[in-house]
Amino acid sequence: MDPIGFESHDHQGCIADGLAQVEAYCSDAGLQFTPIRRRVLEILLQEHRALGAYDILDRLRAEGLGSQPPVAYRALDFLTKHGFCHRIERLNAFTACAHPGQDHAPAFLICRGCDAVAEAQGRPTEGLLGTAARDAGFSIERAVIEAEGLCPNCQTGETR
Amino acid sequence: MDPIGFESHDHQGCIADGLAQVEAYCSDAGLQFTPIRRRVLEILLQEHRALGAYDILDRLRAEGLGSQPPVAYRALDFLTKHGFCHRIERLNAFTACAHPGQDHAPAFLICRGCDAVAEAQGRPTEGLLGTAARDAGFSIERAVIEAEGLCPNCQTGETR
DNA sequence: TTTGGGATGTAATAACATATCAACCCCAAA
DNA sequence: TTTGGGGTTGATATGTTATTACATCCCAAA
Repeated sequence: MDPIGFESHDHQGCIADGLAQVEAYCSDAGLQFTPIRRRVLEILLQEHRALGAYDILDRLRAEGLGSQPPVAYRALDFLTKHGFCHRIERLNAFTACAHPGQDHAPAFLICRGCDAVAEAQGRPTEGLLGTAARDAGFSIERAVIEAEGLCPNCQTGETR
Repeated sequence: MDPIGFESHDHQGCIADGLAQVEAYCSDAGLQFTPIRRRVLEILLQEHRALGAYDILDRLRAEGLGSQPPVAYRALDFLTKHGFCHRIERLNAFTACAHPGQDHAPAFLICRGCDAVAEAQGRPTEGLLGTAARDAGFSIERAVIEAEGLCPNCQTGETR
């Protein structure tokens, strides 16, 4: 699985790997990787793009796995809290983590053409932001870094 | 007015200056700086922190300047579009611009203690994010950069 | 067997945002 | 002077995202 996610790849394998990694992690950490949580992660891995909570809820509902918003939000909270998926603030949506189990500070490249989301590494305390924060005496605890633009595929044949 | 906004400062002057700058800009550019738009900007400048659209709407309503959501959202759209205020994605809220009229790529430092927001300069195409984007063939058009943490005032006597 | 924590079921509501159409004002072209 | 268009505002309704609150279930430890 490539860290930058716009290339074509073995998607079935990528889904299976992602699930297996999280399963192993939960098993080690004594976390309950329940059917709902598993299915939500699987949906996110399958789509390989950011989905809204209600998109996910619609699918769960169709499968009889839950029909009310808290069902989706609880699963997403669990996945987010443990780093198995990330919330994309700009989109009010969620995407599967490309590096589950690793402690990391993600940054995102969001394609406005196809809604694909690639995950890159952030380093909030480096660079201009870190310098500005230090100058101001501000201590950064978390950073949202989300770039919007066009992925390679959508740049060719750009119409908008 | 300091670019990093946690220091105490001449707040009355900062409000007056902000309004005057935007007034002049609109006058030059042939934009209508109407009473509602002016008042919304003034509210944001007064608060010096991010406010939700409904917070602003409540105040407009109390003053008889409009009572329905579109009134607030239209004014905020106008201010945002012309760079007089910024939307903070992480908070679904808005804050007055610290550098109105200048073309800039803002980054924000958001204090979770007092909700103050300071504006720093972003450079999305530099640093790690830019490198990752170039490597992936991704063209960045806009970047959301929002750091959360504690401002100097809230670090002393931190309770949470 | 009871008790307590974590997970889920369900209803209701809060919070954030937009679509649509009518009314109004100003100004400039006919 | 009238007419028409652009831009702004008024108002109703609705769409979308997220949370609160409380009931229930299951399982394992005491």
